[in-house]
Amino acid sequence: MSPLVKIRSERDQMSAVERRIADFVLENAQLLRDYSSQQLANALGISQSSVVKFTQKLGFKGYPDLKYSVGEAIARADNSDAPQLATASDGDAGGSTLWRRKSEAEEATRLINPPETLQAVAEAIALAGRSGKVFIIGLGEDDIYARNFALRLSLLGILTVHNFDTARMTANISVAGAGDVLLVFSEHGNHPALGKIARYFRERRGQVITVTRHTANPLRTLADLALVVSAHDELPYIQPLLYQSALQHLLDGLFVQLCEGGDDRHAQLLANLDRIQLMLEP
Amino acid sequence: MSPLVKIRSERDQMSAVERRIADFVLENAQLLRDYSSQQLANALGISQSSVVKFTQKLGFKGYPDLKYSVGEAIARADNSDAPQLATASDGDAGGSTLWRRKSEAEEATRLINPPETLQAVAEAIALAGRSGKVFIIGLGEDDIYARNFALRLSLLGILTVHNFDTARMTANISVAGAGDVLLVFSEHGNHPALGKIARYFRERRGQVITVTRHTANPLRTLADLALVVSAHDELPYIQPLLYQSALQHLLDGLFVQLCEGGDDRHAQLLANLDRIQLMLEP
DNA sequence: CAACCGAAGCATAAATTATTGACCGGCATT
DNA sequence: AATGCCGGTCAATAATTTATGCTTCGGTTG
Repeated sequence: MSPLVKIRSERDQMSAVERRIADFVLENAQLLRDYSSQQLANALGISQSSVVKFTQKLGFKGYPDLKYSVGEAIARADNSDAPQLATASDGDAGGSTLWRRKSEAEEATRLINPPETLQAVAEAIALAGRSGKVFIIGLGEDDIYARNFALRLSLLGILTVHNFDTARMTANISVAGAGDVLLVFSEHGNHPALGKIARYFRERRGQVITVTRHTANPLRTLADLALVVSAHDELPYIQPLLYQSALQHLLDGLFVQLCEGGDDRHAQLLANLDRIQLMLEP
Repeated sequence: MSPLVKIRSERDQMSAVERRIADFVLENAQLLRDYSSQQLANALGISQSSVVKFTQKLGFKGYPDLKYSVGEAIARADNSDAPQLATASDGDAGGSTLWRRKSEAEEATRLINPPETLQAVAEAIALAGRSGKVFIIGLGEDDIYARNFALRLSLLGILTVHNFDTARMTANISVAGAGDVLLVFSEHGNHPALGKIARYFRERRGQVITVTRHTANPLRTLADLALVVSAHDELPYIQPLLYQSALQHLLDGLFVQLCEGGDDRHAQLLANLDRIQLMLEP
């Protein structure tokens, strides 16, 4: 039970001095943090031993114990009241706001991608990893995330072909077949060349997975499986940050799912991580 | 700020004994309630004074202050995590946990980089953007973020030279001079070639900014300004995700600061964004 | 190799907390 | 009304806990 509730409930059966202590604690609980039993006694003009006896009567081990408990109680209470206040009066200009916006974008993105889809994508990639190839492409800023994800898949022992120009990718794809997977990253999903590549890949009976904004876009209509990202902001220099965070988060989730998908991919990953560690820190 | 997050974030630059204290506190935070500094010391087989000094180094008034703060943190966590546990078990297995871990890493990273440093870095880059060049290098996975940041600086109209191999970068740097800035990305900060480049750059009177893990590492000692990243997880496939999230968050914050730094960089950015938009969606 | 720096422990001072015993006033019993 | 009991309070002090000064030791720098 909260120490404050307990104090209040017993207040009526207390002696005069005890009641004064009780009142002080109830009204200035937050000050208690910086008060020793002696200081509290001074503040009330009573003896320190009275304070200690007071705490013991209430069932606490002693003064520090009461103090600690009151601290917990305040923390619990502050926790449900203060956040609204804190976010409203956030002095810390951009940093914390940015953080909140990113969280929102990430959460929104998590919500619009059904677990089944994620599961299906993970399985498709895993399958391609066992018996085929994974092709990955992204242009411009999208390339950065394509590159990153490609690297991670490689670490899992999945054969990955990464390109950042359409010509090479077209050439590479000519060896694709059933059981292979193409991952296309395109924020707006309306780059004609990517559309052509996706179509070509489908003709060769490969599975197309797109990662785009959550809009109706040409690329997405070509997909066997479509992952989507949600991120919006009025400020033009903020929006890309949100998009990238949300995208990254989506990919992170996918990656974790792959890692935890059993198999011996886990072991493979560890081995690869170790090997890389050695390479980078000679 | 949560004392536990703070402890975790500084864990890396602690001595052996301090790290043992940190680990104990992180893992047995609830037990702390019944431990005096002496008991804690006994439990770890170290001296009581080490415990007290540990708390003071972290910025607490003393051991009781730490204890009280940890108590608050636990109370807060118990209060909002229990409800979250319910949401976590509604199907979305790993996603929500991952999200929380990422948030923690981002928060810890925000805490260990003083606003002054961030400000100074932003100004250094802005200055170099007006009258000099910004060199950026990162190897392996670090390259991904180096590349991303380089792209963003370009959008702001800042002349940026990005490389992902040491040979080219060395060559490029030979034209560097005072007023230029070198940004080095290196998670562990102990790649000899990067150290050489940084030293060489300093000789040419340029300003070196490093971005590394929050550890004592050779590269960091060469920096005029050092940004640091905190991210930890036992799972080897999670930790990189956290590192990258935290790093990205740090860079996002920096970028926003640059965007909001006045000047006409803002206008420049808008123009560039438009132009790129046209290029990518013909 | 000397000088230095920081980390850790020991011893001890300082502080905080808990207990003891004395005193006082109210109140019931004689 | 006197006596004895009892809860409450406090000052003094014991016990515990925390903080600090000093020393040593291992590693680093010049």
